[in-house]
Amino acid sequence: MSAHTQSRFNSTLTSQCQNCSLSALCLPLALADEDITKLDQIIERKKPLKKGEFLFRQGDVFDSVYAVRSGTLKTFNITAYGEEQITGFYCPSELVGLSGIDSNAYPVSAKALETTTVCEIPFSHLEELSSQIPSLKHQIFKVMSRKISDDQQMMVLLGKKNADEKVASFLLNLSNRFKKRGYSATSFRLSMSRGEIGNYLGLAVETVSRVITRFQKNELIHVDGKEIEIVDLPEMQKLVGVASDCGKIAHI
Amino acid sequence: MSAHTQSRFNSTLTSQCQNCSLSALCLPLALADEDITKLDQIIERKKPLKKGEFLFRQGDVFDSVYAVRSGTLKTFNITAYGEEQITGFYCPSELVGLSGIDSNAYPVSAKALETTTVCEIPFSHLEELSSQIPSLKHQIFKVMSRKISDDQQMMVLLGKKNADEKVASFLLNLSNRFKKRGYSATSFRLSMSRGEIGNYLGLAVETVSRVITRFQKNELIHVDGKEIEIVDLPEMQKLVGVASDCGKIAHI
DNA sequence: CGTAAAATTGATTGGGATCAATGCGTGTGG
DNA sequence: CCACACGCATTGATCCCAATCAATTTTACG
Repeated sequence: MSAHTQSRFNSTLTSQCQNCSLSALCLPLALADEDITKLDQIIERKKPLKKGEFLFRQGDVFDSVYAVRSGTLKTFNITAYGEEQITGFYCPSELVGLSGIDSNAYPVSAKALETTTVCEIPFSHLEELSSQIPSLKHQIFKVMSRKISDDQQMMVLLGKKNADEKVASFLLNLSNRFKKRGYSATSFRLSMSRGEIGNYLGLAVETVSRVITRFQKNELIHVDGKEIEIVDLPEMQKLVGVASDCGKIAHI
Repeated sequence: MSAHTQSRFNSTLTSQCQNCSLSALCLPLALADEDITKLDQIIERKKPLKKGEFLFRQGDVFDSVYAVRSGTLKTFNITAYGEEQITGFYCPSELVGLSGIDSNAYPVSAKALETTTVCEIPFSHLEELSSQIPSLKHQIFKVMSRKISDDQQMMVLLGKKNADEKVASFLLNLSNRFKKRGYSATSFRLSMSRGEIGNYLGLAVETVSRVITRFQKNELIHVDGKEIEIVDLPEMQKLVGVASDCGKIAHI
């Protein structure tokens, strides 16, 4: 194995994969201690990004994937006319940048929605290491495969769901992600604006606002600015998926 | 390397990766001959699927990815109420099944739109082999990465584009795929029905039909049932992407 | 052929976009 | 500390694109 990466930023940062609370999530491995150490050695902890700063830009040469440690990122395309199209939000433990492998350039930009820290994982090192640790390679396949099936769910949402279902799906999706990393599934803060939610879901800002207001009136959620509390989780879950189709489908 | 797979169906099928015209596409490798031979040995050529037959079903245990050799497949989800949601169409040289790695089960069903032949690539063998051939591993990463960025383009299409742009994007996407495998980019046959196109694009059948009719009237394409000829490729390309936003954006 | 599925075409409706105005919170400089 | 401005969010009014409903026509197939 090649030498310890000299340029690491974390001489003062104590964090390491061994004692990182996210390690079971970002690459959920059953690795031997020595393997974790190897993995740990290729990872660089970067200086925090402030709100609005870029992690990488569309077109940049691909060299690393990044695991979010704290904060939130969004990824987006810029169309030929400068319009922004958000393709994803990334919470702690989630990997961003995987779509850059194919073309050797990032096909999207990644920007911090709030102060955000990431672990940089140089891909060439990761790939090399994955040759030595078959379970690591399998995990990378799994993470990418998961991303593909998640994105396909998103395609279903965009193609088939109405505004209520889109917003409900979005909130429940966030809820599940917070829950998985040990936070409350019913009470959390939205780090993105209504405009960004609308952009992501294919809805106008006004529609997002109206749906959220209506959900609150119907006592499905409680909202205070960016703070969200899901009051009636079962009803929200019923709303997601096929709710609006029940009538149509029932008579088939 | 482990033994030659005994259960192969291709004792009578002459096709092998070495002389398969698609080999440069399905896993575009620069492999040494002996590596190609190894890859060839794990691949099983399956009996052709007839129209309407399943390659695998949503929920089946994941064991293989498949390269389409001839014909076309669609993948789709079935919602809780039995509604079908098409998530992709697969032409020759394309790999299907990659989304099953994560959960060890296929999250979608795959069905033949016409008589279709595939190469079955048992994933455990592929993974094992990829440990021995780093460039193979890299290619698998690339194929998955490509799928992720393609799906994200599809998300943009579904979320932001109007009916004209969706249909034009769809036709140009097919055009590019045919071109890549050496067929005409301007003249081809749609193996899917209007209904399936609409399902995939998040449009009603009637809308698909109307858009296609209008494109024909405007001499962008010529249509005869399932036969499509793209007459004005530049105009179609202009239509895709941001065409309808030009006015809105221009005055910013 | 004859029948069913697929495709087309027309009429009407409706969900969400757009336009417009106002409210709210936050940071900034006088 | 307040006044102001600016971005973000909400709310209302109107409009339009595509869905839906409905009726044929065309194609595929046993």
